[in-house]
Amino acid sequence: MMNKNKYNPTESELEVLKILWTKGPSTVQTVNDELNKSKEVGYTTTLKIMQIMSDKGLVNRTKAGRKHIYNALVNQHAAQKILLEKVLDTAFSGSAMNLVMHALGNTRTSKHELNQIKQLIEKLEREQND
Amino acid sequence: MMNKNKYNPTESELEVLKILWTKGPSTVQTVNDELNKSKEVGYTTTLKIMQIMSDKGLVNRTKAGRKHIYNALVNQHAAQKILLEKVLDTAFSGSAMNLVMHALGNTRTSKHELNQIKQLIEKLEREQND
DNA sequence: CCTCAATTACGAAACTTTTCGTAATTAGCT
DNA sequence: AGCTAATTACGAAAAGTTTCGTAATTGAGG
Repeated sequence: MMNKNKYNPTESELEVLKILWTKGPSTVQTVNDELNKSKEVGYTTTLKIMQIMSDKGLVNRTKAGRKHIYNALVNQHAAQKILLEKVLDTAFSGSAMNLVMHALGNTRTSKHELNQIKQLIEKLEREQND
Repeated sequence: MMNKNKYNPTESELEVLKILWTKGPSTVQTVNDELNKSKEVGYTTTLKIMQIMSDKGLVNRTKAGRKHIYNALVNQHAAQKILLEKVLDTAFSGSAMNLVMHALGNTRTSKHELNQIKQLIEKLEREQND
């Protein structure tokens, strides 16, 4: 029931985190360039957001020459878990099955991947008895 | 890649939608009572949010006596799809498998449900060839 | 048809997020 | 050391969200 999660990254913050997760520690410049591949956003806007994230403890930064190198402090897996729980709770009324069915139904998933999921399911089935 | 989704319900709006989805067309009173089961929120606050949702076209309303009956205009399945896509894109880099593994790994899912998912997977496997 | 309790409308305050202009600082180069 | 381009800091405006007090409206019962 409760939803007392620590992180509540905003939309913009999540976009930045996503970039830091995939590209690793980066400068504002790098992040801004990456953001601009999908939408126009000013350098100082990105800078500000990353500074705020630093204040909030979502990232840390170290000086390297005149630049700052930003690093995600939020673990990607933890964030995935939290975001998933949120969607699960608000949109799918807590039904993981429902969510999984949706996810599989709406995206193309390769046979290999389907097989991996099936193996996980079989493992889960072996581990429980209800 | 693109993310040009029509709906961007806020946190509060999603909570209201969730209630309308499960309880069907409802008055502000009903929704507010329901909200207050999990958090304290004033009547006029709920009213205002629902009025804004009406302005945005997320719900419509019809007069019934002195009350208004609010009805979700956002289809639950459509919303689920959009929210899922968003999480999928931002947190799981688009990998449905990854998301599914997380979802199944972190929640308790009954054997019956696991079986249903397995059947879907087998159906999907039959339908494709890669 | 009058009253009153319930409901809705209005508006504004507090807060957060997003955006960016401009000033200050910094490191690299000559 | 001094200049310049890059970078960061500062601050504030604009937009959106959340909250709620108070006024206006409404319908049901007497």
